[in-house]
Amino acid sequence: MQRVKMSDVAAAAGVSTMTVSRALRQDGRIAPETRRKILRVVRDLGYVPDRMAGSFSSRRSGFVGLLVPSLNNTHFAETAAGLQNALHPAGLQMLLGHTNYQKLLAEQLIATMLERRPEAMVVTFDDHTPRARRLLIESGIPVIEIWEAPAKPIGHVVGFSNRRAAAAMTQHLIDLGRRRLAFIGETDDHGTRGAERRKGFLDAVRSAGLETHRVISTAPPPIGMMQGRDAMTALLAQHPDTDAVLCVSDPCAFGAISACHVGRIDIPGRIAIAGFGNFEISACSVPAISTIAVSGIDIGTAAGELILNLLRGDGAPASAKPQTILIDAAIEVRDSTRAVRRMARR
Amino acid sequence: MQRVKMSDVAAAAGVSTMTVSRALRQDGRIAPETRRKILRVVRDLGYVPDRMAGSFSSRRSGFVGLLVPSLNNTHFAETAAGLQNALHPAGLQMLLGHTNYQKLLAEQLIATMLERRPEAMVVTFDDHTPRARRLLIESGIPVIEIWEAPAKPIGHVVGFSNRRAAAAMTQHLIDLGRRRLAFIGETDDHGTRGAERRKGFLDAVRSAGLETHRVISTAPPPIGMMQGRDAMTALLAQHPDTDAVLCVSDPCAFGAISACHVGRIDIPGRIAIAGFGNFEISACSVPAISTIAVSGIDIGTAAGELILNLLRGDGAPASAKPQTILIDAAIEVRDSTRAVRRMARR
DNA sequence: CCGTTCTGTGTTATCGGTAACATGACGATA
DNA sequence: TATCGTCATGTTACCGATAACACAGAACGG
Repeated sequence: MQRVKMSDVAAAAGVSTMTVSRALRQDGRIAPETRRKILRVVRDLGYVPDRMAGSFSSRRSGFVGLLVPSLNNTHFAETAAGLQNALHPAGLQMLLGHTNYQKLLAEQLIATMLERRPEAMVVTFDDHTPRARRLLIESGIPVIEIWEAPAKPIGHVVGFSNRRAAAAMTQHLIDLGRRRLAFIGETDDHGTRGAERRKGFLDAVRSAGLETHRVISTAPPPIGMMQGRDAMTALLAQHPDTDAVLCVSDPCAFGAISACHVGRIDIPGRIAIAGFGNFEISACSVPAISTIAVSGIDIGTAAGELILNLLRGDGAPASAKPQTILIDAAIEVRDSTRAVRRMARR
Repeated sequence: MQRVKMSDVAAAAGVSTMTVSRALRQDGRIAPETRRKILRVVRDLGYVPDRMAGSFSSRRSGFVGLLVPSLNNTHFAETAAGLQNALHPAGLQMLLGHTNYQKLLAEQLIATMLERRPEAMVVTFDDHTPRARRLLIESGIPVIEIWEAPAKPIGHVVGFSNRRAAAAMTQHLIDLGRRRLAFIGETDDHGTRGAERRKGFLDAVRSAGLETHRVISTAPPPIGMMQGRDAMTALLAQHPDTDAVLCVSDPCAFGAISACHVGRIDIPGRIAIAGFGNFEISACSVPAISTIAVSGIDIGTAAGELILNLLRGDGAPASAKPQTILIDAAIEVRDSTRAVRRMARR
């Protein structure tokens, strides 16, 4: 099956390939009638342009790389969706990679993506390997870190301070009158968002002069509902007097709540539980889970729009001074941390 | 910033570009010493091959396209993960697109992807537009439909019968002694997996001679927990005597359960509830939700391996006769549909 | 010892578009 | 009418790699 190529279209339409090329890219400067004729031939022949060749020739790949730890996480799925939504109308395509939270795989994926000469790279904040960082910097394209506003960013940033957000939520628990606070998070999370959240928890607990030893690290990321449930069970065994828990994510918090259901522990009566991320489950759980609302869509969209701006202002986009776009991360108080009205047992 | 190209490496190593090309692709036939020297130069110069040019020249893009309705759905996220895991070691990259359940966007994305000359396309079963189908067929590359085994497949298939699976689960509810069965699903779902599941429900209900009017169609896909909750509330109002509900997905079933929690309705005592898909929530919910277990990872992996086989046996892969790989979809019985032991109220 | 095969490497010709410049026809202007 | 600018289109020269073939020297067999 021999593919139709542009020169076939040109021949059939009785014009040069250049005219076809221009007609297909609404490059102005084409007689309307010529364009119509060409488009008709394109349709009749079923011509599908070879973007590979086009990108090669124009030295514009039309790709943007996106690297996330996992797709099976609403946050990153939404980010990818938001990014695609922003890029697609501009004719840019997304190259997606997921690292499974493995730094070496991340490095490989970055290298592989760069071989496609993307016009920008979007990477989730993480403790990247030195080579990964070097590859990104030396690529000469805009690099955008997302989901955290790091102290030493590689380039541009679209994110927020996980640490401050977690501290604010912890303060909310303290304001509720709770004094024996716990944190449920991950092991092996150096340089990740989860670690920042734990730091934020400790910040708030320390500055309130409370105990800091109720920190459970349950498993390497990603941790989900089951890990949350197990961690809560462990927490109840080790520190039965705990009266509030901040979980590293909503699914984890939901698991913690379900452990409490099983153990017939009143929430928020005896223990207040908060999550992070405003996942669907947090609104639909009974009780509904207080959380930090961050929109993955917004992050993806903002990253996409930043890229479009950087590429439009074509004066050496890479050298444009790094921008930091802060995304809103607000506390959403729900029943799992409401001041107790009814049923203040024990 | 002038990018290092292969000829720079060749010059620095004192060989021809062809030798560099071969060295980088372990193409055999290179003196070990020459290869070492070249690899050293590559490292020193920070050379990143231009795969765009390479693909162009070799007429092998190294891409596989994947089209899913949504990423924010564990099933498809896992599928993408499984596919990437299978393809990455073989040097293939995934081009991902999500359609937001819009057929026209799907068509556009297919057209856009085909411009990159992917070596295979993986598309989620759906009621694709005629042009989309035509584009896929005329592309001349292997096309794999996933997540359903359709009556008239486009090409290869990696899936299962949603209809039969849903019928089996419905039969399970009937075997439990339930007689007033309801289904909660989507509107506007023509030609989708959700519609197949509803058909399966109706198949089983009809052949048991039971009533078929308790079918709630709540909203266009995707429906989630909130829609499940609302639909259950509506169902309880319209048909308060319902004694079993099959939901189109687990999140939907969880929402239904939470509506019952609020209404203090015993599950499974008064109403048995089943979901579909074995999402994380189904195992962690209280009560745990009976479901159909299908592994998105398996589907993605199987599709990836099928592609690798088709591409390896390079004897005109497209013309190889279409294969259908059936994926396991088994009933997983949990507490939400267990025979009632205690608390048989009313 | 010479023909043959094998190994490692080089040469040449693209792959299918697009950038940059060139060109001819035509209308406006002085 | 001569000059110029504009518009629509054509020509030429690549983009950076690889396929296909060519070729010299070493290894090998009889």
